Amino acid sequence: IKFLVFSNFQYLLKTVNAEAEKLKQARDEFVAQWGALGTQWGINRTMAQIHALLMTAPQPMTTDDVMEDLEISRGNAHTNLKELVAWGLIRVVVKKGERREFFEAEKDVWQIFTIVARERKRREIEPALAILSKCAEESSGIKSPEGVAFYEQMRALEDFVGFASKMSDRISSMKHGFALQMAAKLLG
Amino acid sequence: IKFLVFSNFQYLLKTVNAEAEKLKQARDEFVAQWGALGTQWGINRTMAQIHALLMTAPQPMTTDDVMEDLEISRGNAHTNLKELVAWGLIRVVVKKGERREFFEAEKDVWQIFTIVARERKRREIEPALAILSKCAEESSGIKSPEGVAFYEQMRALEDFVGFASKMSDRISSMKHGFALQMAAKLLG
DNA sequence: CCGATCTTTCAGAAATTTCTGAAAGATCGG
DNA sequence: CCGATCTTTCAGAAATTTCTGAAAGATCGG
Repeated sequence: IKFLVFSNFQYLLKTVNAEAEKLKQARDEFVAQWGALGTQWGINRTMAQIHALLMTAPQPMTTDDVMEDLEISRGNAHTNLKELVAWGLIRVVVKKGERREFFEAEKDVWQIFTIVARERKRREIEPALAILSKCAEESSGIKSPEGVAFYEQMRALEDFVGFASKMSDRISSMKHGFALQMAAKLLG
Repeated sequence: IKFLVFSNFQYLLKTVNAEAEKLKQARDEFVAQWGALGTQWGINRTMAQIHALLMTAPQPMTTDDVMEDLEISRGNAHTNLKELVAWGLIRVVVKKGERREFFEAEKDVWQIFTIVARERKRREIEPALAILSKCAEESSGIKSPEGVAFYEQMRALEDFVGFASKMSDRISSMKHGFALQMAAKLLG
């Protein structure tokens, strides 16, 4: 009986280790791939990787943890952590009895979505609107057919982008549940 | 009387020239700024500039026209024109009696939007979904609390991204008018 | 105030992306 | 088939972005 218990215990240990290994692999893959994807999104690779790492971290992590895990320099880790904090995708956590800062990711998908939507709007929609309305204004008095066509093209773009901007605000300000309901209607 | 007519004619010429000048300036600004914006969108500057140029061109343009206007090399112009054609944002136009290819932009804002949405989905949403479902699957059997948390996080992200993907399809496949109607409801 | 520990900054290096210009390839009329 | 004209490709250059590692700065307990 002693032997059996021992053997079972060993088996359990093995299983646990194998599972831990599998999890580590899956997580590493997620971090690496998410980082690669970041470049497509116009976000830098490291920033996306850190975000992925923290989103799947069971505990808040320090700058050194991140450095070690992703094998990146302190400067790089620091800059991107702060950038993520600025976006609002991660938070600084202070632990009592600890001098170091810990970082923790926002894990709620709806929150993540609204943050990314807000940031994209700021970087992509708003500057576009500014350009369009300026160009529309500058060309508004021109009488030649080309001038009128240009003015109208600017206006059409401006209207559309402005409209997209409003939509984005509306959707972002919804509660998760409501957005889903809305969508169900739209998809149903 | 002769003098007056002549004088009026001169005045008219001046006005027309001044207007043409103003239009040229507005258009140049649009092209330059739109290009700068392109980088934010993860599209290269030249591609965005060419698109802006063609969107505001009264006539289809040749590769040489584009080269001259934007002061870029033939290779650069060619590559980006073809890329825009691949996206579907511009079309090749053949003129009878002309060997050269002319390019013409899609000017309908709703069309532009659906094309960009489709491309973004392909580059941003679909790879994300692939990663998420792979990682979810790989971690589905793991029993440890960390494993379960990881699996659930992957699933939550997968569901959300999948949902966004479906929404994007739905909206893109709407007719312009219907989308507007829909939006009016949402915004009203 | 001092040393220890942690955070921040930034000049130059490395990596990545984009562009040039020339050469090769395609297609046309004659 | 030939020369003229236009398109395509691509190696290396240039521009841009990202990263490193070290130095400077901040904050704490004692």
